Amino acid sequence: MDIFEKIKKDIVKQINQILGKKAVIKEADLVFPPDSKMGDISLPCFGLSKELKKSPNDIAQMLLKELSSVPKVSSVESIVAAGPYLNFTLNKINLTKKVLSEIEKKQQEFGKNNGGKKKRVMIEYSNGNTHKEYHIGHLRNISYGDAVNHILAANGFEAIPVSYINDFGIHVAKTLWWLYHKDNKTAKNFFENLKKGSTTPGEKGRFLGQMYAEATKQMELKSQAKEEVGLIMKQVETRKGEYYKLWKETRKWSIELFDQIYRELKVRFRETFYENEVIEEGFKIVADLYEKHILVKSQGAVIADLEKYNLGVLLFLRSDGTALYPVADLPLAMLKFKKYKLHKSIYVVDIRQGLYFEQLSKVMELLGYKQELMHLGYDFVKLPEGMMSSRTGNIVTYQELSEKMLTNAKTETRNKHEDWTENKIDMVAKQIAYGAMKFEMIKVSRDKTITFDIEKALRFDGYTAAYLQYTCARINSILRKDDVVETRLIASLQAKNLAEGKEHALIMKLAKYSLAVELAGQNYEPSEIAKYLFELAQQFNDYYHDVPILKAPEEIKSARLGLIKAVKQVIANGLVLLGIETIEEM
RNA sequence: GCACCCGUAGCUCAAUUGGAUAGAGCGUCUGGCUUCGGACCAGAAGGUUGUGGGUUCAAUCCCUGCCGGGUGCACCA
Repeated sequence: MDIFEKIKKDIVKQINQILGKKAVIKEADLVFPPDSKMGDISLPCFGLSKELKKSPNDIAQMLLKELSSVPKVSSVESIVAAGPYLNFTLNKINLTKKVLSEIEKKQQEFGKNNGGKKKRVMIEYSNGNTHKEYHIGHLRNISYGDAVNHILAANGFEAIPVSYINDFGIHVAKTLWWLYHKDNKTAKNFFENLKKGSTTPGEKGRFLGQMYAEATKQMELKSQAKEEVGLIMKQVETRKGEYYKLWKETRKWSIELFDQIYRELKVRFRETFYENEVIEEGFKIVADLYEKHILVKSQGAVIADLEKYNLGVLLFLRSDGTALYPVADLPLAMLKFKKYKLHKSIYVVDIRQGLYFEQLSKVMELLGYKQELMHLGYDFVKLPEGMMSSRTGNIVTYQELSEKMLTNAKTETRNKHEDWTENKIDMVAKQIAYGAMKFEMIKVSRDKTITFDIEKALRFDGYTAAYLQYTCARINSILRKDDVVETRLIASLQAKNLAEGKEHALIMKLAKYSLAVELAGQNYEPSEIAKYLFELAQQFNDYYHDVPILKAPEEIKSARLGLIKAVKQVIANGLVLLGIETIEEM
């Protein structure tokens, strides 16, 4: 229940009494004016115009007149008619009391709601491919997915974050093929060094990524490559032979790299599924469905014919009998429902796979599954030079970005704090760097392509995570300098001292936080939170420059300290939803 | 060819889901630390919202015709 709900109810009730039977308004008809000078809550009167057969302006005037003759709603201070709008200004002291006391009471719980009714929802994201590079496209996936996971939880769902790792597809065979290829000198050297034991997990994972990129290039040059890769794929699928052994070893390298990335980004999954663990079951299901004629043979391949649903055809097996990825996705989808009794199963995957998920979803439906399988698509990440492509080498890897970010954050931090230890600089720089990386991926709405400009991403001013973190650090700094803060009355009891225009605007903004959480949840849109936090921080910084806090008279100072503490709490709450850490000092 | 997405300030993005004067960041120009942290703040310049029509009291948003860009559609994941 948000702070405005009761106020809106009271206003609606009173207006409906005046309107009598002629017309009705709903709470949803009340909006927030674009400028706080106009008022706090507003009723546009256009909708009433038809029923009452009067101009919106006249209706606003009429309502204003009627309202002034009845007892005021206690939370409303004044009402004005501005053209076709009826604008309510809320009682500042009451609102301040209500908002601040709720933040003080709920703290990190402030802004959450129970809308999801504890329904169990699984959300799958960060689907890495072993034997391939982890690039900034994956970073968008994991940042977005993790934020949605937190946001769903804040909206009262039981969100279960899981990850699915493709460790068994044809891309694996390609990499393995090139690793042991006689022309591959880089790999030979790498294996030599490996024996000496000085290679880190990160290096191993990255090496595989490079090998995959080379493999796709080499395949075009070597005439027998396709056949050879096919044979390797078979060997791996039957789990025998030297390539199977190589697969087992190298798979570990990639997974260790993923774990390292998840640790850095502080992303935790309830469970990780692997393609190789569900594929056997998948083959059985495919055979079964083939017998039941749900799947059929066409041009040598095994497919689901979905033409009559306008969804084309979905390939399960290639002509040579090897698996395409629905073979693993189907049993996994079933396993999820069975094991976790889900209300809904969400997949955070690039928007380009929209058709594939519609097909998969249709097949599940044909098999009798009624629960929703939801594809949560987001648009891709490209570079200013154009699309990312491992073939042309036009790619920014996760590693490359995070290293540059860290270096940059360290330099900046060191410049500002010459007295800090290397340890402390390192810790703070990490919080800044990882926060910045996530924020860059989340601040744009999900249906927009991100044109990722690394030079711009490396800056820490403007609409960035650092701006939000800096705002918190600054508030902290003030709170630290106030030595008697513990003994002060809580701010909500001093509401009368927070009557400045900018203070009221800040209070209004704080009150709207829960609305941002709701909206972000409904639309699966973390950028709503990012946008809200930035606006709040902007408003605070403006206030901060305008109004003295520590130098204000004792009572006012006390109240203002309470206010900025609340601002800090709300920014921190929002950052948690985005998976970004707050920083005490930076 | 069929289907979906996008087009807003020089660049990157917003716009309370159809509402009040289309707003931010970056960049450019100007100003602000002997004053709570300058990773900050204030101000200025910058717009025929790709384009023609339609629906509506009201359109950046809905419908439609063009133009431009992107993506998906059978053995890639």
